[in-house]
Amino acid sequence: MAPDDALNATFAALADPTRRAILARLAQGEASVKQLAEPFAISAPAITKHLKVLERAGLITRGRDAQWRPCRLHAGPLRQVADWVEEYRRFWEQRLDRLEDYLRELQAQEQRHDPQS
Amino acid sequence: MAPDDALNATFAALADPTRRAILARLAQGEASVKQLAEPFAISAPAITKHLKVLERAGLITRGRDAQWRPCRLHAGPLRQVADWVEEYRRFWEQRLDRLEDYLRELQAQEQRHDPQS
DNA sequence: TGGTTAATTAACCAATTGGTAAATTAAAGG
DNA sequence: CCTTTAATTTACCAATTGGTTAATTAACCA
Repeated sequence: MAPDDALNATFAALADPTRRAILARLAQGEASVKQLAEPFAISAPAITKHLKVLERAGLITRGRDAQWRPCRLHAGPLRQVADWVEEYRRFWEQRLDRLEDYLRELQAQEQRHDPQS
Repeated sequence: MAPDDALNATFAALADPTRRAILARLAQGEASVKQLAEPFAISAPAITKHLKVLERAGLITRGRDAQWRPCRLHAGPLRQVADWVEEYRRFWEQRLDRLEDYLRELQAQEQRHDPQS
């Protein structure tokens, strides 16, 4: 998979709250499809579809144990997401810096207008 | 916007390579719709739609300058993405640790089988 | 005023998505 | 062997997505 396609698939997989919840559950450890479905008000086939999306994005791997098909978290693709988003960190931090500057300036002005407070 | 919905919208917006390229371009500075469209082989209305997706996700803001509607990057929502993905860092780092362990083990075995190399 | 440029809106289309219910596969276990 | 349990496949549906072309809005400019 081209690195761009991998990011497309990973971001698309993460855009659904059910799938993010599934990943959060798998962070606690391996789970069967039924166990993963339990917290949600949706059918088993719907969960199967979500798992396929996660699997194609490489975010989970699947095993076999009798009639169960346990899922395991595979966080590898999230490293590219972290790398991608890191490129933009300076932009949101810069914004916070400017907010801090603004608040400091505001406070300084209040000091000048109301020296005894 | 509920925090969950914000993450949904942000991840969905980032799942398209055209939109990620637009953000990368805006990281260089403000740009008009025409300037943003220039690198792509798609129509102006298609760009307008992408910009609406980015705007609803809060990833860009838009101004007015005569007949131009300049776009600016607003990286704020990416902070939540960074925070979310950070929760999983230990999983992919653990994986690398295990790979390192495996490689060390492999090298140790080679040492035992072929001591003079 | 009339023409050009920038951008959006409207209407449409094909493909994808997230869901369902019903049928099927596969293994466990009395 | 038959039933139950786990999960998937199939077929379907409505809504969304990413794109198009044509028409419209809005501002500049000669």
